[in-house]
Amino acid sequence: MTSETDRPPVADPPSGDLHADLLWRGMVFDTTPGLDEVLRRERVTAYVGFDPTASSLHVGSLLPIMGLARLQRCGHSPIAIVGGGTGLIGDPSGKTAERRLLDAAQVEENLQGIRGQLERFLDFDAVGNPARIVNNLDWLGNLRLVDFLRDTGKHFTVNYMLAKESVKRRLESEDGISYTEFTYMMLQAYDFLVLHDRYGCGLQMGGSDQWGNILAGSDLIRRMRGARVHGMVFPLVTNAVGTKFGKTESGTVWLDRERTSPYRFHQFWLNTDDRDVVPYLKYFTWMDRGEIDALAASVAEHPERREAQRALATEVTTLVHGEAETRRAERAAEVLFGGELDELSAEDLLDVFDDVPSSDLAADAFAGDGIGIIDLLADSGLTASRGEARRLVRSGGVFVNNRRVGDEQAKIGIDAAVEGSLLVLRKGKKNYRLVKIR
RNA sequence: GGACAGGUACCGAAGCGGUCAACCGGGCUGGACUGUAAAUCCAGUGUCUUUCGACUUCGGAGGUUCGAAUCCUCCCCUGUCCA
Repeated sequence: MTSETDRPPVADPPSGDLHADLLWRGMVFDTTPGLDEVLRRERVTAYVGFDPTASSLHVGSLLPIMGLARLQRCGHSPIAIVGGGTGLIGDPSGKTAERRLLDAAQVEENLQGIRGQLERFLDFDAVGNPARIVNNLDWLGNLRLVDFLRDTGKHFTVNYMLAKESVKRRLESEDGISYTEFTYMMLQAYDFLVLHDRYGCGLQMGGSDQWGNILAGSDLIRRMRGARVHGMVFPLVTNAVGTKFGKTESGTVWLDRERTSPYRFHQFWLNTDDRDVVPYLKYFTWMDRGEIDALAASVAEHPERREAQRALATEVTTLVHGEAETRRAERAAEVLFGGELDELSAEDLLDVFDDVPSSDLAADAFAGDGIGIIDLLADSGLTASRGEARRLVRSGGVFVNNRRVGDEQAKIGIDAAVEGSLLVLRKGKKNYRLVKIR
C-alpha cells in the first residue's frame, strides 16, 4: 500500500501483466522506478488528465485513453480528470506562447462533451474498479490562496520549477511566461495529491511532455504524505511522413462525429503509412500479440492488400463510433473508391456522401444543352475560379458521376443527373462535391 | 528616444525604371505510376476571357516619368543593436 487513506481493500491481485503488455505495445516512454513491480502486485488507481480546451477529444488523446482502458481491464481503477480548474489556467508544457484562458462556462460545456467520449472506452459501472471522471474545478475552485501557498507552495522551490524543461523553454522565449502559467505545475501536483487522498490514486499517466508535472506531483505527495506514488508517460505518437499525428489537410481528427465524420475518421486510419500501422495497432486496438504479428507479416509480404490498415480502421472506428457507423464508412469507401455509382439510387448517394459538401442548383440552369462544365465546377464551389476549373478539366482531373470530363466545352444535361436530382462532381481522387438540383 | 536592416503572391526568397503577373524553393492542386500508399516524374498555381487580350497585385497614401515592385516624399509596421 502506498497510501495511508481508506482505499477499499484489495481482494485479488491484478490480472495479466499490464506493464509487460504496455512495454510490448511500445506505450511506455518512461516510468518511475519500481512501477512494474507495483502494477504486478497491487490493484492501482491511476489517473490521466484531459485537456478541456475543446468540447471533444481528438485522436491525439487516444493513447492515454487506451492506457487507462488497458489498465482497467487488468483490474486497476482508472480516473479521468478533466481539468476544469487547470483548464482555466493553461499548461505551458509543449507551448511556446501564452495560452488564452477559457471561461468557466465554456470549460463546463467542454467537460460534458469529453465525458461522453470517454464513456466509450471506460467502464463506469465495473464492479470493484469502476472508472471515474472528476473535475478538478471541484477542489481548485474554492481553494484559498493563502492556504495553498502555505500548505502546498512551501514544498516547491522556485529553483525546482525553473529547472523544468517546460518552464525553461518559455523563459528563453520572447513572450516569457506569465505567473499564472508558471503556477500550473503546482496545481497539477496538487491534483495528484487530492486524488491520492480521496481515491488512493498512486499513479499518474500522461504524454511525455507531462513528465515534469507528474514528477512534481509525486514529489509533493512524498513530502506531504510520505507516500511513494508513480508516474508513467507515453511516447509521442509519430508518423513516418513527419507531420503531426492526428492532423490531416482538413485539420484535426476529432472523436466527435460532428467535427470529423465517421467516414473521414475511418479514412484517416485507413490511410496510415505502412511503417506506422503496426505501432498503431499496438497502441490503439485491443488486438493481441498473435493477431498483430499476423497483420505485421501481411504488411511485410503483401503491403498492397493493406490488411493491417483495414483492420486498424475498422477496430478504431468501431471503438469510437460503433459498428453501424463503421459499416457505413466502409461501404462509402467501397463505393467511392471501388467505382460504380450507376447502381446507386439518389438516396444511397446521399447516404454515402453524407459528409461531402453540397451545393444547390436550379433545374432551369440545365435549359437547352445543359450547363457548361466550367460553370458547373465554379458555381458548385469545387473550384475556386473558372480559370482553375479550366485548368483542371484540361489536366483530366474532373469527373462527373465518376466519369472523366476532359472537354472544357462539355455540357452537362439534366439527364446526367441521378434520378434527375443529383450530380456527383469529383476533382482528383478524393475531392467530391454533391450538386442537388431543385 | 537614437542607429541600422527590412516589409514582394499561401510560406520562404529573388527582382531594384520598361521584355514583371513578377526567377527560384517549399507548400498546394491536378496527371502518370500505384496499394485510396510511399518514392519518383510531368503539369499547373491573381481574376475574367481564352486565340489574341483585358483588368487588379509587390506595407499604405501621394508624387516624378511616356512607363515603377523598382526613383522621391510622408505615414504605418517588423527585426537587430545602442540608450
